[in-house]
Amino acid sequence: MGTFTFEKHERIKKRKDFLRTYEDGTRINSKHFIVILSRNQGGYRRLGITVTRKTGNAVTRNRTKRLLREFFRLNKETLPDSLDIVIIVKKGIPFLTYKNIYEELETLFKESHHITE
RNA sequence: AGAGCAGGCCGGAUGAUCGCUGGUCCGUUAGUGCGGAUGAGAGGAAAGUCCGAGCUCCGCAGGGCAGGAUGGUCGCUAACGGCGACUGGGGGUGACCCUAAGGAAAGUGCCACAGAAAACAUACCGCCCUGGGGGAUCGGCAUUGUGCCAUCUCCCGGAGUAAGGGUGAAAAGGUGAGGUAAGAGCUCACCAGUUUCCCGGGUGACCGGGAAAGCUUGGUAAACCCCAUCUGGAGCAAGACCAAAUAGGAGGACGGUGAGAGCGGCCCGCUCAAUGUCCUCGGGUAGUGUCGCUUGAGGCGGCAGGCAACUGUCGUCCUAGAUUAAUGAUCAUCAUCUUCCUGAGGGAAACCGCAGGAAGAUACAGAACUCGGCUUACAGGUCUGCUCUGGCA
RNA sequence: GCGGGCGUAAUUCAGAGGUAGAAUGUCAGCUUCCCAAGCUGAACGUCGUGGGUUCAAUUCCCAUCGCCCGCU
Repeated sequence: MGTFTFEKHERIKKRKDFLRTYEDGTRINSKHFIVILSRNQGGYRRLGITVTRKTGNAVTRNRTKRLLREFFRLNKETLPDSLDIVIIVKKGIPFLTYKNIYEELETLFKESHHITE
């Protein structure tokens, strides 16, 4: 298994899982995102992304999701095990590049370390 | 050279690294799965969901009314509200563009304000003729008073007329002549229109020519409506399938009734069927399960027919199938455009093209059952044909 | 994917072919020692955008933009 992969069992898919994360998780706000962190029993780090219609048109929504997945794929080793991460994209997001997202989320997760420990 | 019209095409490229979703093959495994190899992976609009179809279910998809849609003609098409060609009308110097373009002499409604009147002119002012009454005149005649006549004028009434009348978006054919008390298509000439008929051309819309009727009839149907044609409803969230265990259940047959349902607004027609008995089968709201799900009115090229839309035929190609929803990220090189700087050059100047460098930008937008159209969005590039204006030879 | 609805003053809504209105709010004046309340007056509008029908369109028709709601 490669280090920078993004497999199916690493995704949050079911509506139930999303709702449980909203209930139990810790919320962190940033300029463009709301990140919710929650412990799970699976032994995996899992990622779920929520992008509503208010964020933009289909191209903007797809691009935002791809960039967030890319960040998870390249940086998941630095995160703790058995963690569910849900990222909600706020509305009115501008056209972002990977660098913008990397910088924003990097500082966000550094600050969050003491919360999850 | 400038300005413009119509139509078509493209809509970033290459490489490296790290990933994502299917297909095929191989290995492994009881199987799920796991590993490896290989090849595939967004658009001209994939969008809006405005039309039309295929497909599926509603037993059948039947008739009539209602409702809805369309509206020049002929053709193309599986079909269409689409497309092509043509006709009429409007716009433009022109290339060309726009056009819901049937019926207002079937009926109903509406036409504010202004105006006599907005549609049955029974019509106000005015004009003309006339009956009755009053007043005036250095007026005329007769004359004691006064009366009669003429002219002007005021009031009340009758008849004729539609020439003229501030208006208004729109005013009851226009101009001229005759005619008359005054006038009027009342009559005539020319012009405009309407209806009917005839001849010629065209499949047809319609076009060209001629004759007759004084026929002159306001606008609005994207107001109701009439006429012609089409139209059952829902939609892949349609719909179908699935191992094991138990109850609720499901299906079939018989009997039974006409409430109720299919049925979407109504009627007809058709069908099912409450409850009961017997027999047979076992599964639902499961698992965000499998199928439907991508080969199709398919694309490309040649030839033939047709003005064209399009059709026929031959060859060739297979080209996304996700379901928290794949098709991406980073780096490098190049391409295109814009701005700025530098250099040599042309020019009186504005400026023009050439070479080099820097910075920035590269649109609109993401398949979700599939096609045919329409509409809308779009950085920039490119090709073809045509028109007008100016200059030079 | 499918279906339905709404855009009018700063706000909430009327108006359905003929000069665009109501309530609340805003501003000014009167009243009061001052404020509130009350009274009087004023300002406020591309009728979401573009085109068409009509003499005339917020209203009718077509296209388009934005917003809201419902259906596994």
